[in-house]
Amino acid sequence: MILMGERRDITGTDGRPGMGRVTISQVAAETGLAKGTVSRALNDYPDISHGTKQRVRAAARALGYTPMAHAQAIRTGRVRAVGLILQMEQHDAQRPFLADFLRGISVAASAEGWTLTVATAASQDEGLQTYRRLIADRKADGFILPRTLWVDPRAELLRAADVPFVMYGRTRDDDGCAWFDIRGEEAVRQAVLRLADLGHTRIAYLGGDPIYTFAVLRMQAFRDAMAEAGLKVEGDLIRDGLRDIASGEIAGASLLDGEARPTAIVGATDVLAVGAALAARARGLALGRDVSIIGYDGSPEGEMLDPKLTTYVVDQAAAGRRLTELLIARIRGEAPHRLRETAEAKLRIGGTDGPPNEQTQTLGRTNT
Amino acid sequence: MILMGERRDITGTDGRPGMGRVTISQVAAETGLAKGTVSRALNDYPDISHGTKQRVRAAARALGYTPMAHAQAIRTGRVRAVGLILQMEQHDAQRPFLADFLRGISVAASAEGWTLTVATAASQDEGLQTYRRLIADRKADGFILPRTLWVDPRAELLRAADVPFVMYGRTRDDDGCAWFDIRGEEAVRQAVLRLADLGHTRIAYLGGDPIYTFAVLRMQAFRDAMAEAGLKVEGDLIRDGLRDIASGEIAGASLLDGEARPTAIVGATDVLAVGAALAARARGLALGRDVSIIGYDGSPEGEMLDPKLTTYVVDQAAAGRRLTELLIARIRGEAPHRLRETAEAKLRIGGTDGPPNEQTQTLGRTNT
DNA sequence: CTTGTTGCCGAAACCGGTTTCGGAGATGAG
DNA sequence: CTCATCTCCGAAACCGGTTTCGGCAACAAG
Repeated sequence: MILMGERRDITGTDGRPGMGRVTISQVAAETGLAKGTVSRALNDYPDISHGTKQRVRAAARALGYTPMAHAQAIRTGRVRAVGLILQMEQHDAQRPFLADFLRGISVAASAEGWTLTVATAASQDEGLQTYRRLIADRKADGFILPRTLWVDPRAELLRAADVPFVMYGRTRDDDGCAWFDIRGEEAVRQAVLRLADLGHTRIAYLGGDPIYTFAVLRMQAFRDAMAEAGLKVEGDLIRDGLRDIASGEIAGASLLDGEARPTAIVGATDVLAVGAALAARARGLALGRDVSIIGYDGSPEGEMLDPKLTTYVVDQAAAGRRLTELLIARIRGEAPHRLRETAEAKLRIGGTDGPPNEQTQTLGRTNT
Repeated sequence: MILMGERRDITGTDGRPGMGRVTISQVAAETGLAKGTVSRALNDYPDISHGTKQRVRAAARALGYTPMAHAQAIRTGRVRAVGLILQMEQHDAQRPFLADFLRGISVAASAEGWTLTVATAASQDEGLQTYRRLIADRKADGFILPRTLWVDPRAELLRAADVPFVMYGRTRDDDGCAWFDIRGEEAVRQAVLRLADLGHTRIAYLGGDPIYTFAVLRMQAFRDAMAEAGLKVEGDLIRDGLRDIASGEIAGASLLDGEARPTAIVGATDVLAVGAALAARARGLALGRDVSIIGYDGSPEGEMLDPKLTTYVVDQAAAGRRLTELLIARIRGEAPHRLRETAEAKLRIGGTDGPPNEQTQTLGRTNT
């Protein structure tokens, strides 16, 4: 039985808003129920009989009814969208993973009928400004914070504004923070042990900028792992605060040109490792023989190296997916401290690591 | 003078929706005007006096009033968001540029107070499905279509649904389509002429998958440019339908191992050019001497090559920015055929091109 | 002094939903 | 048979805006 909506002709087929979209009133008319009843039925309120719910659901499906997200948002305050603000200052950083990461978020979001709102910012200040704008516009119900800082102003901001968020990475003060992270420190530890097992004793480390949590954790992990392997860490074999491939190359060069050259180098990230590899190659050193290099990330740059970079790859798509799931749970009211998880990076063996070459010391020096 | 809103206490400070947000009613109360009057004043209706408009604007700013986007959307049908759906099948493709591209879109969007809704899809079908979902949810007022196909079902879909869109790239049937594109065909032409000027006569071409418009245009441009340079195009020096770095490497290998080896190779994209470069290097051929290679895109992979790839770089951020401006204009009612533009790619000289090496033919053959 | 205009604003309807409130009818207990 | 409950739904208010409609002054024209 088809009853006409009270003013079906007005919203009809062409009044700009909606464009012939089927509204909840039409479902109400079709079923002969009141608008509010239909709404409660679709939202599974307990005061609607089972039979009615089924009838409503069937009619809604038959008519092709989809509630307009922003129409509900005005009352519920939820737009069913997760927010992501990318800060682009770290040039090389997340660039290669972005596609995978977005894919993961998108998949998890649409599985729940949510969408993803993305914005970018050139600086940290612009980033914070953008958070405020998106919150004010209510373009997202919560945020995923990529690339966590050890002291992170974004967390402060969102906590103060009482907006749900989940961090990709840990942070110093994680009170009230939900987070997900890859155990990069464990990967660094394994890298060191792996090199030690191969016979290396002089192992250098290229660290990231310590404003980032990952850099802090991995640096500590390197020191701990060296101790665990019974090796002494030489102060001059450690570099810190490196960001892009160029800085990795420079640091690598200074290590390789130094007095007591390392036989192996661990990079906190693939970019740094690749930089060091380029420096090694420029000095005529064979990767995996004269000098061993292990990275972390699993980036395409590492795969372009010849031989391929041995590295610990992180599944960015899975990370994005899980982060989104955690965020949605957070938005639905789950306590933040119950939403904290880590995952591991998996070793991908390339050709840049191997046993130390005894003759390297002299060979290299001659070449310089 | 501060008048209390009629029910300020209810929406007050903590009722979930809004969270103490300042509404238009509060601005109305503050100014002593009617709600509707304030709305018209802020939206610059002609029937509001200049003085009142100023007074309202001042009060709105003072109170920190920001209209809730989705509250307006329910009436206006506009959410002030541009949509972008990324299809991830083309693995290497847009990956490196994504960050720049997003940055461009984001900048242009937020300049107008708009935001960006992003989704991803694994296949074309999933992509179309996602368009339908975003349209149904009205999560975007219009879409940017990256990587245009020669025959593009997305355009059909959006045209049929009467949803505004702008294509990044041209297409066969651009009736009712707005678009922006980089003149890749002009870059290919210049690459050929540049190589011809250097003295090359046997120039090979690595083409992309002809389902994409860019591949069709550049292939034609290659043929035309060869004719313009007075060179004969040998059928067996042309490869087609290539997608990733591996296929470029295979195609490059087959060219270099072939009977009449080319002295120069033009790649439709950087990935293909880099693939060919790897094949050349594997054969002991010196890039820029034994074989010249020119790419197109300006991707980081090309810069990692040693020597760096000579290529035509496209400014993806600028493209994203312009596409967004065009889309917003389109949404605001501008006719699609008035929103069509191209820009040019700029040559970035690396070290992979140079005059042909006369001895290469024999040298290479010996090496094989 | 009327009679149109014109400028400017208030009131109310409306957009598409959600949520509250109350009441009709069925059911069970006394 | 009466009264209290419980089940289930309708009616209406509400969310935060936009847009239509009509009316009151002020002003110009007749």
